[in-house]
Amino acid sequence: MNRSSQGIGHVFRCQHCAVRNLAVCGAMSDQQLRRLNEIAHLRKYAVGQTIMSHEEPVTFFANIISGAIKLTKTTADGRQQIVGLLFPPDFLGRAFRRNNPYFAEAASDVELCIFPNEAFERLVEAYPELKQRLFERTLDELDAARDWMLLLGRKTAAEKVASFLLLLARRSLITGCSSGGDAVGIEFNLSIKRADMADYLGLTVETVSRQLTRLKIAGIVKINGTRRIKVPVIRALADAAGQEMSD
Amino acid sequence: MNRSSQGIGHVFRCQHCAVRNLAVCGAMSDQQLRRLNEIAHLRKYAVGQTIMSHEEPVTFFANIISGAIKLTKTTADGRQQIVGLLFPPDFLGRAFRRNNPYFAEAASDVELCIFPNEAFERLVEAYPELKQRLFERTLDELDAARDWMLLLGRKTAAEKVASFLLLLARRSLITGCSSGGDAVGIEFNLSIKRADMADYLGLTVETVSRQLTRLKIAGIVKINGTRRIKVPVIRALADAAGQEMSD
DNA sequence: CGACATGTTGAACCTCATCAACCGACGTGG
DNA sequence: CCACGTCGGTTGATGAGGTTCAACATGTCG
Repeated sequence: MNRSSQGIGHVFRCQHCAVRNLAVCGAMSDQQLRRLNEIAHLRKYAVGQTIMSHEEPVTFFANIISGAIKLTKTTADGRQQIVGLLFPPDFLGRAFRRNNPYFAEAASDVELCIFPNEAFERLVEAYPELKQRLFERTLDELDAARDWMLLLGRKTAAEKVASFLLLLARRSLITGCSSGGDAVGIEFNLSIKRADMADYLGLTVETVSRQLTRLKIAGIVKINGTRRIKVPVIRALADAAGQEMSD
Repeated sequence: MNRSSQGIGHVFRCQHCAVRNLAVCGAMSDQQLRRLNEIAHLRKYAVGQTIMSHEEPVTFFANIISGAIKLTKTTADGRQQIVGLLFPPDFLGRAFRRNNPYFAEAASDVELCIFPNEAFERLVEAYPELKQRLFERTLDELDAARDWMLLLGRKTAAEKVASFLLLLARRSLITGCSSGGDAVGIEFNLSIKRADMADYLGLTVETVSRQLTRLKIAGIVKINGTRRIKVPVIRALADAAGQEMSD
């Protein structure tokens, strides 16, 4: 089965939601949360599945419960760029926009908390706090996009890869409870494949792979298998992300 | 004199403002416009002047009346990327954000319609339409930033320069009353210098210059002096930019 | 185990950055 | 008025960083 869908209701309560206080729902009262709960349902997508497409109308908004979603844009001749990479507790959807210029695909297996269009938009109009929260999310996304513009336009391949790992490392500190301070270092999973990293960084898979081994050889990261990353000293990674690496 | 400042009041009325119905003010009633008018004043900046900096708190919002403003980010070792290029009737400022991670500089001589922080934010809270308008602006900026990510990450130098000219060409159709249909072609001024184009496109000035002459030789654009551009056939420029017209 | 996707490594090539010289426009001071 | 420096822009020569193409290695899942 590729896609599963289930109501939330008794099965799932926002109060127990893993991403509740980080997500857009964070600002809402219990009363409002109950309303939100009523219109929501869970849905799973397998890696590679299309979640939204610019070719068909978007019918829902969603909170990401687990997994990663990539938003992409593509040139006429097929070159692809990831313009947004969404992790829990990010929000998927464009309030106040009928069109959707992006293509959203599951970059890993994904669980979403789905809100159907009309019902959600009624809630947005009813609850200014929710609207405000969406606004702030959009501002965050804008800041992130502009950070990435600096990376895409001006950073070297080595800096790009380091920056991406740094992004994941920092993110893992926020989302998962941190396993300790700087002493232990940070460990996390690369939830996406090399090809996606390349599309996010404006590189090729080969270059990504080479830069990863360079970082490994330099001792800045340890790589277990292909997906498990450990960063002993965040500071070293941050240096590699910001300026030219000394060979 | 580097900076001039004057009240608006009798001198300047929103009703006569060149950018009024395109700007954020467009959604507002006469009554609301009067309130906005009361808190606004004009200010001019010469090319090269700093308008906002991440080093000092931002004290105002502004509509751009004329000229161009570049928002930039810079790496530790001085590489610069323009992450936003603002023309009339764009809006400058970050509602609901105390910090300002960008550096805003006049890319040409600029006229701004300034709204002091507190007064403007009171109006935003009082007039939901205004807040809504700001939200939509932010969504537009996000879309623009993501378009640019595709350009920065995946387009060739030739496509980048063509895309930029196309952007200006389309913009000139919206802002200035178009001088005619496709028959005549489009003519406009490059309001910024080559170095700024390079910083916007993630290139060097030399590459920008070379690609411009390539476009000139190919007959896709005519260049008069260094700043005056004429595009006989938009379609040809769009092809060179590597995108379909419809978008 | 076999098959297919994912990831790594090597070698040749090419686009674009770098360095340098030059041009024209402009403003300033002698 | 011209000499001079500065700034913006163009053009040329050269080389490095990253892509491309190809082969191989490692997973991963039936």
